[in-house]
Amino acid sequence: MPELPEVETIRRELEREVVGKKIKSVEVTGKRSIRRQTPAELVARLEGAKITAAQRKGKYLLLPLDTGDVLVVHLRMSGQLLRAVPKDPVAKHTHVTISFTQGGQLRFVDPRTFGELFLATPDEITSEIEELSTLGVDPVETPMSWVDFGHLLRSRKMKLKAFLTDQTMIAGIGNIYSDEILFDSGLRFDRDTDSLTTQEIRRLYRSLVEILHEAIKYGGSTLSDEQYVDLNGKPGEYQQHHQVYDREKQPCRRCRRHDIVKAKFAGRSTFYCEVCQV
DNA sequence: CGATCTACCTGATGGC
DNA sequence: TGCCATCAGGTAGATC
Repeated sequence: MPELPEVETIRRELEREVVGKKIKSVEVTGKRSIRRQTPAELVARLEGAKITAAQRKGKYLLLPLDTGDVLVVHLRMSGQLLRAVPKDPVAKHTHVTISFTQGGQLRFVDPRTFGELFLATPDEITSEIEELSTLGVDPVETPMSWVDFGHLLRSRKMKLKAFLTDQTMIAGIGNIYSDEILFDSGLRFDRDTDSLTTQEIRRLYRSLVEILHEAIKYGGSTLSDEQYVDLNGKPGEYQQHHQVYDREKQPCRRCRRHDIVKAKFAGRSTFYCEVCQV
């Protein structure tokens, strides 16, 4: 499922593939993907516009246009952005097709239809749209010192996994990477944020940054359902490096003595090693 | 305030 | 084989 590393992988490809291109036409075939304006309004505001940059904040993709609008894309769980040419067969669940005057298309495919596209002005993004304006710091885009991270961590008492996946605290971490970060730092998901020693805070922050960068290096994680693929339909490779996620009953790669345990936390699967994480 | 649950949705999988 | 239940996960909103 797309979290920060997957979205960043797509962002880098968008930077190469669509920045500088002019939108010739837009076709909206699945109405659930356009929720914040009418499809007709979105199409009207997109056609003729040129994409000037490809940015990311947390799990949001931001494509500023030369019209002053920003095309915002959130893939949620199963959304995909795919590069295509008009003659390519149309995949099931293709909801939006953007065609460029220079040739080529960008298609939005989303089986579970949780993902969305919408247009917003920079002002709306920074002050009006709740989820975007309250988004926390993006740890890859805007690195902070571990001391600042510690202040943030102690600012509210909550369980570590809830903290890591809270988008208003840190933007971009979801279920997979929170488990991997916690394993790497040797901390349990249910530790309280106010219980960490200085050394543990440092370790957690170092793991957080390292795991995200490693995952980006390998193009993100594609699980067995193959929901995440990049712009060219290619899966990521970081799942081969997962230490705990989706490894229930398999031996821990660090201690080699205990099997990875699967638990439920806040309604989500949580994987960890009972020996290596304290 | 925090913690937990549910809705949203489709496709894959497992049990009987 | 076929049918039904369950699970997956990001986020908002409801509830305790």
